[in-house]
Amino acid sequence: MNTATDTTTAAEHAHTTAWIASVLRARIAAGQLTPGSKLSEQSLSESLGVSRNTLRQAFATLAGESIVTRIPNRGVFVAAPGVEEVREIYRVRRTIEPAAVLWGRPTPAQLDAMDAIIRKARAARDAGSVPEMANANQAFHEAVVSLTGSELLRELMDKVLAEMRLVFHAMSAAPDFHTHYVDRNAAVVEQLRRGENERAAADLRAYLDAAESELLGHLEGEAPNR
Amino acid sequence: MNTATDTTTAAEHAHTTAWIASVLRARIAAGQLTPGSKLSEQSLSESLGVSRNTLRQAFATLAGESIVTRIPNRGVFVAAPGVEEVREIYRVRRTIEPAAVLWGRPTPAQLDAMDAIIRKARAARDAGSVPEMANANQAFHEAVVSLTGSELLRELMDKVLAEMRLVFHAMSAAPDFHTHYVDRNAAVVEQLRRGENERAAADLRAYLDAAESELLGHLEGEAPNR
DNA sequence: TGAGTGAATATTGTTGAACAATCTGTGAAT
DNA sequence: ATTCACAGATTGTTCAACAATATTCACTCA
Repeated sequence: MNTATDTTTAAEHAHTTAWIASVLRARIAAGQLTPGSKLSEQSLSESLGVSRNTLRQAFATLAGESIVTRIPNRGVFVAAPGVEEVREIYRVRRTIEPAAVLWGRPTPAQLDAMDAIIRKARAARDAGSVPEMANANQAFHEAVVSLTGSELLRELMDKVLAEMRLVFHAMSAAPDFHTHYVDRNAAVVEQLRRGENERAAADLRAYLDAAESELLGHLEGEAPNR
Repeated sequence: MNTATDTTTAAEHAHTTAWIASVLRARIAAGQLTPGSKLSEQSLSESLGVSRNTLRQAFATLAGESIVTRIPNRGVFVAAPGVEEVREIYRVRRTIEPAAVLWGRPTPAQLDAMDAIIRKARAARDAGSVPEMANANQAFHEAVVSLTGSELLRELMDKVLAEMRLVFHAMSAAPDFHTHYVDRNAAVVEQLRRGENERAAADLRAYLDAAESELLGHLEGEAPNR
């Protein structure tokens, strides 16, 4: 049950290039390819059994998703988000997410889905499973953005959340970052159910501010440079 | 700038693929390549003087920007936004733009820049220059999104505005769509200057609703199918 | 010893040709 | 007229090569 970004999925050898792109995406998301590491065209094309040309095309796709950075004549590297990138991530989230809860009109089905996500998050917290909690948290924020009904905004949120995962992978020891926020997520849903959209938006903004500060604190302490 | 079709022996080694991508982008934006038209790999690679392989890579980039759609084994076509795409465009704008004015803290410089844009729009309207008005309108909404300080959101807005231009190109006779909205833009800036952010956000949302309705009306009347 | 220099090497960027897979359109047979 | 098959055209992918740029490393000279 991966919630990785799915584009044109399934269909095995439909397009080799899309297949390769998804393989690389999965490996990066799984932390198998650590941020900053170089992706050599020759070795990768050999190990994946594809031409250097199609691999290159897959690189173009991944670069468009900004989970890989391309330096001319130097090669492509797994994106290594730093302090500035984290700030940018939260600039986006602080704009989109509160707007979604402020002006969104949640259907009962959407509210129930969010409640289900909250339950899963609580179960993961009680079980002490950090990856499960990370997944649930990501699902929650995707559900929030889905309130806008916009596919483009959902894609942007996907991109941003993928970058978030890279940030966590870049930190040597990932703390239980999400523990504090499970209940705040639940509070937002409760306010939405009561129709207190303005309150929910304000709380969500404060919540995001706190999360950014905490994350930046960890990041500064762990890896000041690079 | 140059619209020369021949790249005989000039302009090499400046990242051919990016160059080709920008050339195609410019031609599409200029309406030289109309929405729905097919981009043949063979003829384009010949006329542009590049390999079919690098052209293909440029296609991957443009597809990532969704100004071109790729149909497997059929080819790539200039995106032809329809009714559903217009609705999606306004879902995005109705989320991002009001959020930017509601939670943004405009600097005096930003306000002055917006005033300058308004002046340009008024001059264009008085001169009856539709393209100038379109440019000014686009600049205004980019300035609005810039209030968030986010580069990613600005890029998304760019993408959306590029799609808007395709919509206009798809309409046989583009009416003076922007005429009505120059003063409403000015009103938003005025409210921002007075610190009435909530009012500005509400007005902007109503404004976007009206624009969407008008555009959809034109679109239904002009080209009902594909 | 250490810093600067320059050739040797490796990697990326681009090309052209080739072949497989798929789609399109035409014509023949029923 | 409908269906089927076959040839033609276009896209998807691979391979081998070369040009351009980066990196490495040995070497000279203070």
